[in-house]
Amino acid sequence: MSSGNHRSELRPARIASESVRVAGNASTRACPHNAAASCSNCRLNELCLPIALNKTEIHQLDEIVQRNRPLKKGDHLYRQKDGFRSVYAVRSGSFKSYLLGPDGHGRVTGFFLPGEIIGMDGIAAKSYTNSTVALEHASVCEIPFSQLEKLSQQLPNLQHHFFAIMGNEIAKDQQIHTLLSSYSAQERIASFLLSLSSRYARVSLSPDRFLLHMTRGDIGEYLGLTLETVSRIFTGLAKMGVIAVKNKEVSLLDIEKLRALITH
Amino acid sequence: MSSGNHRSELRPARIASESVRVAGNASTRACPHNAAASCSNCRLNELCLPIALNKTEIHQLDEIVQRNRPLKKGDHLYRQKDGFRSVYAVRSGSFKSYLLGPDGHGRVTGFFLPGEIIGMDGIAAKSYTNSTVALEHASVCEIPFSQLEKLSQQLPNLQHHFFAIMGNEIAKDQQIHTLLSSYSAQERIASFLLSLSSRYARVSLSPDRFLLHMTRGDIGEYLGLTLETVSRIFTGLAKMGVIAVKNKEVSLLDIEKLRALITH
DNA sequence: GCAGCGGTTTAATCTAAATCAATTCATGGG
DNA sequence: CCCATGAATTGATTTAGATTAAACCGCTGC
Repeated sequence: MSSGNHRSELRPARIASESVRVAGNASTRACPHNAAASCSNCRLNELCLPIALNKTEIHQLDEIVQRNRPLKKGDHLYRQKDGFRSVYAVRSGSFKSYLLGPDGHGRVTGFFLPGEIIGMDGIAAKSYTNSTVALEHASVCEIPFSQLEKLSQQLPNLQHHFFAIMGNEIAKDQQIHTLLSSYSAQERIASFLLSLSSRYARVSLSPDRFLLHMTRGDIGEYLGLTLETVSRIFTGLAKMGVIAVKNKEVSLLDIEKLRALITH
Repeated sequence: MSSGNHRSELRPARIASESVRVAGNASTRACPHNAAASCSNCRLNELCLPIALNKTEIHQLDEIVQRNRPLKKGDHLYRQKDGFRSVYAVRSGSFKSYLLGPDGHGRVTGFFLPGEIIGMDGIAAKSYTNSTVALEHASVCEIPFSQLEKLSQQLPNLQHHFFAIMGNEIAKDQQIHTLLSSYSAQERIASFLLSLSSRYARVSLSPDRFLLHMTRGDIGEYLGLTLETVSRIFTGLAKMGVIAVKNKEVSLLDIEKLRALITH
């Protein structure tokens, strides 16, 4: 497996860069040293757990959140069968979740961007059902689940919001079920790109120009296609003029046309 | 917020002819529908919501559960875009959830058997993302979600258990993601039959002989196959001697061999 | 600077399952 | 009881995407 090992500091991506914003943010804010050491001044707080919480409540959440765990590309957040203890909020960078089949052939079950919650698959079985690995330099907030439960007992808003987050995950998984059971290869790729686009938009990153930190093979496993097909569809869409691809960087040149490709 | 059409209390599917007496004609068989007036003596209480609750707590849950809502085959529990108000526990019978694509081509997103919870996809958006219809005579317990939330505030066990139920749904959806993205047609059918088998076993029904209340087309939509392929695989498995199929009835003749077909 | 190696692209075949087509079967209403 | 209609089976053909193969980038580490 690609256990990343040390490599030289990965320069922040020029496109859709996290670090730039976070740094800028911190320097312009009152809180001097620990940039966003609290949920209150985290730029993701409008879409992460703190949403719908008031100042006092956010403070209580702050107490249980273990912040800023940095991961290098290839570092695992957890592995399949590890005991479930926490869910994680992505602060920066991106992750993929995957399973290893007995045949060694991996299967990607999800990608995670900043502001998204990882690890809810482990709640029921009390151990994670998949492994999750950083696709680039990344950091997370760890939220010990038992404490989240305790706090949810005290804060109805938090309980409500976490139910909503899980419900959203369920609804999203059903959309993917539909995609996998009835979309063509081109429709799958188009949907995938549009999904990334709106998720980047959600965290105020460019929705029409971003890096694919995962490989073509990862995308293929996620969408039920081979890496060759993914590559072919990319070049096909590029020839149609709806996207441009340069290595890991994608530009969505005509989002409307991209949407129109999904007849479903 | 679905556009302001008056909350159509679940109405019978228009395909179904006018409601012929609600209670009457099921009396030919011993009818499970009104067996238990309380969660305490419901035969499903070990796998439904009451699990992990004590007597007093179950009593409190009883107070909010609206029991014994009977549905005929083809009746809808709710429809896509209906305002979300409740989740439902299946008491008897079975259901399918589905979406209608713009092309009219339906897509089945799930099947539900007794003891299973329906409707969690609506929690986040506050409206259901799919429609759910009874596949046979069936009954459910309706659990108004706002009251479930309130009660979860008072009963940590209930909160914990509902988190677990949702987490389980997420984990199951990921398994299906894997199935759809990497299993062959035969492997999908084998998995599907084994899944039904263990879910029937869970509620003490025969795990090796049961009825498929859904059509071959439903199964196909759910598994990302055409109905012809579903039919062909059924006859193929029958010729191999691992199952026997007679119309809607399936017998699993060799569960081990069936498992072995799933090399993944 | 160069070698080595993932990762990617492109092209030529192959194949599993879709599509098209025709019967047969089952069920429920009149 | 029979007919109509939807569901299921079976077969012939087509096709989207897999597989196989080979060459090509673009890193990164030496």
